[in-house]
Amino acid sequence: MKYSVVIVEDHILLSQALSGLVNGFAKFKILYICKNGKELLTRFKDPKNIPDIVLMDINMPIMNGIETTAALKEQYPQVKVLALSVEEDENTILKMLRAGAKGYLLKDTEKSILENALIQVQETGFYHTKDVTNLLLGSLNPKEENNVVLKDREVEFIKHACTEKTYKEIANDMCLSPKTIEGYRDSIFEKLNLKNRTGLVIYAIKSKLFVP
Amino acid sequence: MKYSVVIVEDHILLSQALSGLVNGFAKFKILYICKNGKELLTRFKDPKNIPDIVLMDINMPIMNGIETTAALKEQYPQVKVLALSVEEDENTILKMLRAGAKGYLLKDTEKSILENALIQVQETGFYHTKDVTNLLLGSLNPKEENNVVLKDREVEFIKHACTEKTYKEIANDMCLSPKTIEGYRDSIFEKLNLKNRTGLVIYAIKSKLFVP
DNA sequence: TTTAAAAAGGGGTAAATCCCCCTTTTTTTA
DNA sequence: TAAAAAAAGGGGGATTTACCCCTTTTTAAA
Repeated sequence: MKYSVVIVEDHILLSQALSGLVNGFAKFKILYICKNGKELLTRFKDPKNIPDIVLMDINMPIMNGIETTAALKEQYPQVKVLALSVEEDENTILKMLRAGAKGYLLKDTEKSILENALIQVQETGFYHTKDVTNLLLGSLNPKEENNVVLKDREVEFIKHACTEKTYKEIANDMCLSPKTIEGYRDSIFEKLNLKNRTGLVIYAIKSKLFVP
Repeated sequence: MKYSVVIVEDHILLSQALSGLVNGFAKFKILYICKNGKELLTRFKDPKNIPDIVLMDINMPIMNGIETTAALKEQYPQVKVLALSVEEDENTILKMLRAGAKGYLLKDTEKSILENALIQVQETGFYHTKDVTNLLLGSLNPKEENNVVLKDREVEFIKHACTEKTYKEIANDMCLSPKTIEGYRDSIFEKLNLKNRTGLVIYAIKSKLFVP
């Protein structure tokens, strides 16, 4: 009996190609393919559709890999999630692992490594490369953390700040006084340790608050 | 006799998976896989390694799809290039087509469409979806074009401008007078129709001059 | 229900940015 | 080689931004 695998990935060509790859492995077969997390959760309502392993992309529209993994951990803890991504950003990897992923694979890997990872996840419950293990160790000592909490209003302001508008114009758009806006800016600068608006824009883009 | 296809793609998992897909098509077989354009050109030195079709990713390190396609058009015009990308940015598509690609496929497509595209490219010399055709038609009337040429010095300045440095500091780092830097800025603003540094940062990131 | 905190708004100032318009030197190119 | 274009440098002023420190109102918590 083969273990069942579901692929959640928005790029159809990749998911179909991956599907072929996995079906070629001795111990695994693809149950079905989803384009995003929402679709997956809908499918799961039928117990027949619950696989042993979910191969999950991180960047997806509608419901991304992190949210979806967290939801699975909550509702279907027996399902093992193997994250699959081009993303090598430390924070994203950590978020994914915290959300409950059992392993993290870069898309830039050999198919034999994928097979190995699937076997390990199924048999031992987790799979981690040396890199990710080091990352985990490094994250144990909390050091300087970005546990900064941005308020909704501030996040909205940041999005406006990523345009050519002046603060006055932003204030106008958000129906606030320019001075309030400057207050937002100042407190954000302080929280995030930024020097100026350029730094804010870079931060917003890095943290995906704003997509250029 | 099957037509030969070479895949140029930096994500190994995707290229291996694609490879399996294409080998499953009746009329095509994969000759080999490359991780970037440079590797491809090296391989081409042996005439045995020259395929009918190259399936080319656009975003690659070392030598990207556009440069590579241009080089192939120059040196091996008989090889047909089919571009493959997640990129849906109009300008990139146009650049790729101008460089000589015979078709443009999104990674977000069915495998049957890939097979179809390969067949059409091989038999008729090109494959274009309705979207791309419309884009081509649209680009005929030159309208407002971004044929702006940025000088080396200006590009270097832009990279510095994507940090928290002031212009004075940038001038210092580039061993130029602050006034020269302001001159760069002003001429860039004019050429690119920007209003302020924020706009410049967004432009730099969009056009990949700066990667956050 | 008092107390404390966020949230919203503000004043003043120094620095940075933007936007003109201008000269000298170097490099192209016709 | 003369003319033109590009690169480097600059002056002055208006605007915007950044950074203090301060008040009122609203919201949450003890």
